[in-house]
Amino acid sequence: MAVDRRVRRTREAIHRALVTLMLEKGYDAVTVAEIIERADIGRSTFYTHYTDKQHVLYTTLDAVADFLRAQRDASGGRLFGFSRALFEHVHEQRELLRALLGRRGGTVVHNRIRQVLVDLVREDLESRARPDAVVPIEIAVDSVVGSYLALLGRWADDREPYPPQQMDAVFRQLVIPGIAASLGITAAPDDSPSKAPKDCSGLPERA
Amino acid sequence: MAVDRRVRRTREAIHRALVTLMLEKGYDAVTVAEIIERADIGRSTFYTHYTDKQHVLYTTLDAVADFLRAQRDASGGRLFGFSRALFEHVHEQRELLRALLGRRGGTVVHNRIRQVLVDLVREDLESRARPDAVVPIEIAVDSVVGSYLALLGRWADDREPYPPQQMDAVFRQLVIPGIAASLGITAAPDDSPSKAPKDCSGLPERA
DNA sequence: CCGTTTATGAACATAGCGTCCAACAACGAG
DNA sequence: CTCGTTGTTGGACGCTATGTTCATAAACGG
Repeated sequence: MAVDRRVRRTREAIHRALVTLMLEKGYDAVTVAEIIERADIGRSTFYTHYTDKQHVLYTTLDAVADFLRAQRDASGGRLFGFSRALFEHVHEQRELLRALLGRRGGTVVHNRIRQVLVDLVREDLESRARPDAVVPIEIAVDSVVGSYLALLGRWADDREPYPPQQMDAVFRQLVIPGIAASLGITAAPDDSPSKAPKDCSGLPERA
Repeated sequence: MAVDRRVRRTREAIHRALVTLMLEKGYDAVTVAEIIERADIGRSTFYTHYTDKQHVLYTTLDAVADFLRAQRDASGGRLFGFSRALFEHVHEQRELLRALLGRRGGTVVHNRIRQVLVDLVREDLESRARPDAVVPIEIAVDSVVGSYLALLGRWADDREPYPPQQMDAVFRQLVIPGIAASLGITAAPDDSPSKAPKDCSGLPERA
């Protein structure tokens, strides 16, 4: 038997309220009172479902994390296989992910997302790095994720954003040479084992 | 005539209180009441000097920003000339900068520092990028700063950190190849116009 | 239809913020 | 040293937000 319809309705409403409010004022500035008002529910109702504003957020983020793991597993071992999928996902669910990844996100949000990405990237790199690598993997991972999050954040806030596969290409172009040089990995920026014949060279002309 | 001694004493105390508290609990968790208690001053005294917890923070950050600009100007045009100086500065003023750059920093802190670095890096890259660069400068800047901040943050929190020049070398190793490929810049990772004969190849063996 | 689960709203206790003010103390210029 | 100026103090106040509690009413679904 599925969850009580009232429960679903309530949680959905709270979830939506937080996301839209985050888009308007940023996570930190959102108050529980506002969430309640926007979701049009009673105060006590909120606290029977969640302990916190943060609790609501984490629930939302867990869903995103699951999605990313699934993408990683479905990307057939390509280096940074999550990347393009994530750019595309942001493109589709722009509203939600702009709230999470953009500048209005807040420390809690970013740290959590960072952690998810760090795990993904570490597994990616561990399986490829040469034993005589010049740079410790942990450090390389931080660098990659830092760069990725910066690109994603800017892109999420961008009003006339590049198409996802172009952002993915830019990311690879910027990051993979350094990783290759530092970890002794051979993969080229346009590394693509199975599909993607040539179109992923869709790099921008200029700014 | 200099500032009234009482004023100096008070501001100093507040400043120190915030930094030590940030190290203990992180910026977000610090309350004005705690600052007051730690600084051992009256509540109203705090508000005659600062409007906010954030106001105190910004004052501190402005000092750091000034330092970075000075370093940039003194680094004689080397690509990412601020980098080594900043790593070294963090090394010396570890306490202060760990509070600012480490994971306990908080969004406000990181955004402000990010802005400073973005300005520095943009100037660095603008003067070098080829007109036919494959990636827009703004995007490259974000990527570099994202990577740099990630390294700096991890390093600031690290208990047995690498020496500064080694971190600087790692950063260059990781970032410069991608930048070179994307912007058509010629500089090698160990780019060094004047000094630094060969010792900057001080890269780590392994993790 | 009826027992069970949710939703509700109002009341309450608590914490932090920022302001105000009148009394007091420290400063430093002359 | 004196005195006008400036800074400090602490406590009271109003406000916003948080999280809890409870009795009542409504919605659920088997």
